[in-house]
Amino acid sequence: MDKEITIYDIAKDLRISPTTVSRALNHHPGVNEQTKKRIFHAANEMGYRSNIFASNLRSKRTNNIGVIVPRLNSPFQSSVIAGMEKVANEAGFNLVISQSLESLEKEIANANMMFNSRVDGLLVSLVNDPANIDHFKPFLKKGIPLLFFDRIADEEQCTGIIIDNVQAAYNATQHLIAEGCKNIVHALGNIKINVYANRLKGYRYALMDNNFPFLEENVIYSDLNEEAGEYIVQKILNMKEKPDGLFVSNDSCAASCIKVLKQEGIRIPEDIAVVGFNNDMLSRLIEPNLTTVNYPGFEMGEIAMKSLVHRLGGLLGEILQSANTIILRSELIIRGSSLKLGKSKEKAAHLSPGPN
Amino acid sequence: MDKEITIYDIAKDLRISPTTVSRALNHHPGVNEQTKKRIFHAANEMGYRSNIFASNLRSKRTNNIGVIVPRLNSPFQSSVIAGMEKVANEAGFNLVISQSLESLEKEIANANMMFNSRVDGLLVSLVNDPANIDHFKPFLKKGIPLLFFDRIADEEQCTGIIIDNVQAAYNATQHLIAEGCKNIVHALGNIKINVYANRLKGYRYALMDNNFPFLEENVIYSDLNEEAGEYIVQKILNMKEKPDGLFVSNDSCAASCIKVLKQEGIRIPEDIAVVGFNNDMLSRLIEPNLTTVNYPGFEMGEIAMKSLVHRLGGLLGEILQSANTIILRSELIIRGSSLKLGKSKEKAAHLSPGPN
DNA sequence: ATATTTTATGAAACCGATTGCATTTTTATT
DNA sequence: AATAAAAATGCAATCGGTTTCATAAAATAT
Repeated sequence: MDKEITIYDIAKDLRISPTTVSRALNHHPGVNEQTKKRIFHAANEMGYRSNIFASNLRSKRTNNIGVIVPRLNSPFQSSVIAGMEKVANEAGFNLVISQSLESLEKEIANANMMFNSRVDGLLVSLVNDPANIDHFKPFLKKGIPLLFFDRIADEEQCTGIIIDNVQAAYNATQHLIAEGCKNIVHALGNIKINVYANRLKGYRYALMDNNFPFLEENVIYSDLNEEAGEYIVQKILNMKEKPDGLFVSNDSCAASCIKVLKQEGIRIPEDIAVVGFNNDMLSRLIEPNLTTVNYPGFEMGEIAMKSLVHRLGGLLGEILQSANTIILRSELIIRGSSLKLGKSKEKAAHLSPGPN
Repeated sequence: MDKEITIYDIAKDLRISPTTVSRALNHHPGVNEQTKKRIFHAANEMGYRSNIFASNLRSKRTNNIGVIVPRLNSPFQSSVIAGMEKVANEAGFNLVISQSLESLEKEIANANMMFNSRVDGLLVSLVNDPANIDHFKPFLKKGIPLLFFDRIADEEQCTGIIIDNVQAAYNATQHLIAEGCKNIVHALGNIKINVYANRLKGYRYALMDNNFPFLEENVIYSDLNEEAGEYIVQKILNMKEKPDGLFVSNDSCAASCIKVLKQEGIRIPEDIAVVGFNNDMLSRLIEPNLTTVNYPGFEMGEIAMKSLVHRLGGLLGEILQSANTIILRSELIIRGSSLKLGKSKEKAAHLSPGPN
């Protein structure tokens, strides 16, 4: 039971060559059906398992796909990964996952680790500096497929999978305006990240289109975590001109803001209407229910992985042409937190078109 | 730029043997410091990267650690994974992750995949049948370290990492009783899973110790997801004897219950006091804030991985003896949702002792 | 019956790092 | 200076599939 069985053992047993055994096990055409059956039978009998090390060494493939995300324990990102895992698993790939913890240094270390462990492809959501992606250059040089999702780089050579953040933020802001908000604050994260930069753009465009002034002091930067709620609300309370609308670029932070605002005796949405981003479970459970942008993480993970697997020549039901940018549909989900006017039925406004 | 550099190329270049090159690159003692420097310099210069395939083949190690969880997109489980990743990364291991999606069939497929891809160790949170773990036997036979966490198997040979679910549930129930609840309902998941079985035990013991009857009809089974809230509340509403306490084995479901209960005009905690489990972010944001058991997922991930890495002989600061079961500290965090009596200051009651 | 094509199998090199054992070089000891 | 001990390096086998090229066997064509 101890010694590993090799194709040589099988070969010796059946008095044939290891070559034939190897071919049979890999379903090469041109191996006699009879022989093949005998080989499979013997392999089973003897408890053979392929040695992927040897196989990898020769074939130069790992069947491993790398994923680097900023944080594994975030509702959005873990959904993306769940979607990726599902597709990868079905296609026979393993997922090697690491997190950069919002540190460029770690992202670099992880990228190197992935490169050295020779993943067949890599999926990345960047930390915070889309300009600084030299550490991914080795992949491009070697022709290893590299895909970005959510937080992408503006790199010609690789596909990026995103939603239309400008449009989504535009609609969110537009909605607040339609609800009668005159002075809207936007809370967002690191502006270097495309996601936040584009949402700021959308917010700005919506203001412009409604002849509202864009005020630098109405833009609050933070890392949008649970604790940031305190900070954001504090900033709001210190404003001369009290805002009546708040667009937060992340649900958990929006929820946290709502909590603190309510503690301060501010009514939602009467005094301040709030819109979040992501459509986390949370948004459906807090009170009032949070108006938010539905950002389909699981689906994004699926699409990203499908696209990668396809490029790796894996078998896949549907065919995806390799686009430079894939834009997923997103939509504004209107709930209580923003309904200043008649609390009409909750409704959903569809935004950007499907993948193009 | 195309051809891969091997240690042979370096050796030829420096007119030494591949053996020395290999040893130098692996920091073997007994290679002259000078030589080592020259080798590293040349390796850098020539753009060498180690071929892990060859290395794996010879050393029979992958430096990959497998993780199988029921769901990647769950707040608790993604926290555990985040903790694992942190430790694994520091110790130089890669994480190969897959999800069983609560299906035994998938768990088996994943286990086989992990076995065939020759992970050096495996961390598992079981699907739903701790008795049916034959698919992990190959690991035991080969002596590949196998650890269970959260949802463990009662398998002598492998370490399990858990919290004291009986005690935690006991304290939660005891707390409800102390707050004056006379009729407490417990909502839980699949009873085959140790986690839920033990919490039910704790609930039951607490009732017994207070001379309360244990009523089978007060135990509600579901899969504890967001939608289950509706189902559970419906069951509660249909009860002849209306309960005044509810202990849900999971925060998101507890939050969902609270939402539906409030929609039905039932006041929390006045009419029904609610306690959850996990201490997800959610529990701090819903209203009223949810009393819950702090289940330190991230820490559990760290400990589990440390224990595994230690067993694999990896370098590690602290030394962990290999216990059969590691029990983590957990605690009841009391918040508004259960304070029927004077809404005294929020307080925390410590439970089980630290790891033993 | 012979030539030709097709099908099936095998021999041996190869992928690139690792390692037990042997050898050479250097340093320390008497 | 001779000998012993320690340090540094090298040889060659090994890990176990994969693949190229050659060869044998069977099937088809002439």
